[in-house]
Amino acid sequence: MSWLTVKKAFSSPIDTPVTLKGWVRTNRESKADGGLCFLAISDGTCFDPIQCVIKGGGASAVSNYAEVLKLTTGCCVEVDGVLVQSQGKGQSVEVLVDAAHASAPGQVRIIGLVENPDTYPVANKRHTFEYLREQAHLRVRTNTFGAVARVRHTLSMAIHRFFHERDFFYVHTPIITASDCEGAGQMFRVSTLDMENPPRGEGTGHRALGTGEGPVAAGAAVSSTSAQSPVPSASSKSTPSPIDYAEDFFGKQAHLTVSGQLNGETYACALSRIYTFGPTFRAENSNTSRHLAEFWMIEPEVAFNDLKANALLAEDFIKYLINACLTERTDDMKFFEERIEKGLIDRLKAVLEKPFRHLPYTEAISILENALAGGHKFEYPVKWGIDLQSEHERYLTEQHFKQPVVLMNYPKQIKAFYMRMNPPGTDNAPGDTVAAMDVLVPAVGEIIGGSQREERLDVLDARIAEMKLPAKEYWWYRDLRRYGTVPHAGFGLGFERAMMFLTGMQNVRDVIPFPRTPKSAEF
RNA sequence: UCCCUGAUAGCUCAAUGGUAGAGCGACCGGCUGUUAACCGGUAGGUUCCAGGUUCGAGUCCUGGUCGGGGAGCCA
Repeated sequence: MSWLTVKKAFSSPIDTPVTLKGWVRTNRESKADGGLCFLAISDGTCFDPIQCVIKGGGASAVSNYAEVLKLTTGCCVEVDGVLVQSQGKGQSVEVLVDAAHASAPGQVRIIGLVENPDTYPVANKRHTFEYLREQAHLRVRTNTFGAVARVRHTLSMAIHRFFHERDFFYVHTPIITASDCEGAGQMFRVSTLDMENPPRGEGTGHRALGTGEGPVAAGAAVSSTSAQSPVPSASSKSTPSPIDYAEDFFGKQAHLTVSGQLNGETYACALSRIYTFGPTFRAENSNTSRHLAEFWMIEPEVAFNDLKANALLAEDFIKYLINACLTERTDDMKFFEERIEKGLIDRLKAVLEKPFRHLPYTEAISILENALAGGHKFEYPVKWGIDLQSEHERYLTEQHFKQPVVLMNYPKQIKAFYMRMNPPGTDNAPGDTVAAMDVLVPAVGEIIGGSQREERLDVLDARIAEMKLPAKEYWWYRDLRRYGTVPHAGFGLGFERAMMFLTGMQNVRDVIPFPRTPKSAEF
């Protein structure tokens, strides 16, 4: 008898002798036929467990039938049997485990018992997601988290396939960066220095602490903040002398990456089409259902693309991912539809049907102002030049358009230095705009942020100066504009946000195996 | 970080300042080709932590810790 996965067993012909290996989901006993035991077994290869019907009477009885009756949810077993048409309702095929079967004598080998069924954390009953987060090592044995894990895999594969099919190259951008210029928020320090007794002195690797600590303007923080130390500087009271980072592993300060974009741009400026797909780290004290300290991000970058092409790529991408999930994981998606979000599948199919709505920021402001005039209440003011609040984005994508919206051409003062300056008068905006875009989707909000990059050296330099960024740090980024510069564009897709969008799961901590959030890094 | 809210049985939740309860799960038994089963029974508690008020605190007060929702930041 050959070992088959449950998935494989479901697609094998009747009468196939099989060996199955997995974990018990449920165990039911019946007195019929001299004694029967229904063991539902899952090995995680597909949504449904397979039902094993174990004989307990006469010559057909498996030798350890008494022990089999005591198996509880979570026990690990191997079962020999034969695939048969089910006599019961609820499943079409099942595994008959009959010790007296001529060609496939049945047997149950007990591999691992659950030592105390009363305290088994994922007993066969309804659990809250909050509780299961505390049992992250076992929650993947549940329907929901098994489905999440399989969809997560499918989505990962689809992402690589999408880009590979379009001649993109997958680039491994660094996880550790000693670059101060990634500028996407607070970073985790990477250091081998003795934190309790660091070397001190005026080393060459020292960077003045506190530069730009308080961003000039709140709105500018998003784009202009250089790498800030999340570790409080010891500068407040009795500072002996600054820490000498020249002594540190890299000879200067280093952090975990907050974005692979700048590195990605260098490869796009040689390979034309590239993407990154890797972990990203933000040391921000964000406590929401949409933020993680460690998350995965996909960042394509394309030479010769403008903002419009960028937006179309993002749209193709999202639609491709929806198709992949719907066609490759019908079992799990059906579960999400039935138990997590009613209407999920229709919602996703609706996204496929029409082009995304492209909307200049300036026009979005008008729509929001009209809504205000029409009596709609917003907590935060609406005015050209402000960054849109969650409630504004939600109004646009959930109420006004009821579909994904690509917002474009934002005021330059609320966006990053590397975004391309638009010609004056673009969209009849009352101020300068840059070629930025955000893709907003119902329920999740911002799922993609991207832009056309500034390829003109003089304009880029002016922006760096204007935002008081350390120009020296950007020497290699500037080189791209000095040696064969090219218009290019790209975006970042938050992988976990895509997961939420595709599964209907409402908390980002439930779509990643082991979530890292402030005050939480168990497992 | 801010606002709101919560922490009691393995889980989800009750309990006027006065003997700690239910449902689910677990266990035992009955019934059944069972499958969100059903019927009967049993066990299961340092009420998050540290102080305080009180004759008496799960309950009131102070301070923590952690969870959840929302906001900001962003993906």
